[in-house]
Amino acid sequence: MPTRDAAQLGQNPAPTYDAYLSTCPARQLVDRISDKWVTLVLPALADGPQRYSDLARRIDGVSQKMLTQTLRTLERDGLLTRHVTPSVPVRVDYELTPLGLSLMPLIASIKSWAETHMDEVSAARDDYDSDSSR
Amino acid sequence: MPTRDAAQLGQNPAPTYDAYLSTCPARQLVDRISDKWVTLVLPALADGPQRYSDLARRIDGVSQKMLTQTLRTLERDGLLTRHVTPSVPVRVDYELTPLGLSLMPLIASIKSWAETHMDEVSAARDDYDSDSSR
DNA sequence: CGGTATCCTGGGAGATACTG
DNA sequence: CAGTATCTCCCAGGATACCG
Repeated sequence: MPTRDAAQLGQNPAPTYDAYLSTCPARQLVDRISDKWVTLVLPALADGPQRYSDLARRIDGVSQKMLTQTLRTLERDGLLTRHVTPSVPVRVDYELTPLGLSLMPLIASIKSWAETHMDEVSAARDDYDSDSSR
Repeated sequence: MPTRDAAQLGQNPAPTYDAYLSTCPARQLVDRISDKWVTLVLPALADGPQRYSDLARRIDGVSQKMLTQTLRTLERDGLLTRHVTPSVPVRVDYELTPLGLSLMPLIASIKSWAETHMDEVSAARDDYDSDSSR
């Protein structure tokens, strides 16, 4: 059967791609999405389309360059779309595609984990740093 | 310890930390774990303790420096432990802590997503690049 | 408003050599 | 085997200025 039965399972068997291999395209994709700004941009689009300025304001400290660059890359990879409203001044909205929507919750869980377990990580760092026998 | 009622829900309410804020410690933590090598190292430890050389072999293309650096950081953050067996030659095993074990599946899902959706991303890129009106 | 274009610098990261 | 130490280079990414 040529249909993908495995797709119904949460855990897919080894596909044609393997990120452990340095030459595999998936390795480069892992590199792209395992990115600080991606981890902030995707969850920021969870509640529907957002204007460029909204994203810039929400994601504190991001430079225009990095925000634009990140959005362009995500657009090229098919994770979000860019809608330009030719008003004056111009208005640009970004929205997750179905593909982006499939990745977003996974990324959001990482961000959420960081926020939830920050205290434990801090404690571990203090513990590590205070051990003189290291 | 204070009782965490919100912990039972999959979606926690805004905690004390907010990665959207550039000054928040969670922002820095997001930066640390949204990392190419972390995304490969954590899933590599999913099946129990692994030797340094096993990790190096499995994660194709990683340099000694980056592997060691990544492992040290993860150890300091309390995500894994380092066990030294003083044999000759020395043997070092790395193992996920409960904290690391709580993050690992989330990271593994990102890696898995990259492998599963590589074709769609490739198609999107071709589509984007072939659009001359861009 | 939502971008480019350009310059510039820190440090991320590979290569290499050495060691307990 | 599992690292550390050093050197070096490259480019990610911030700052700044300008534009449709």
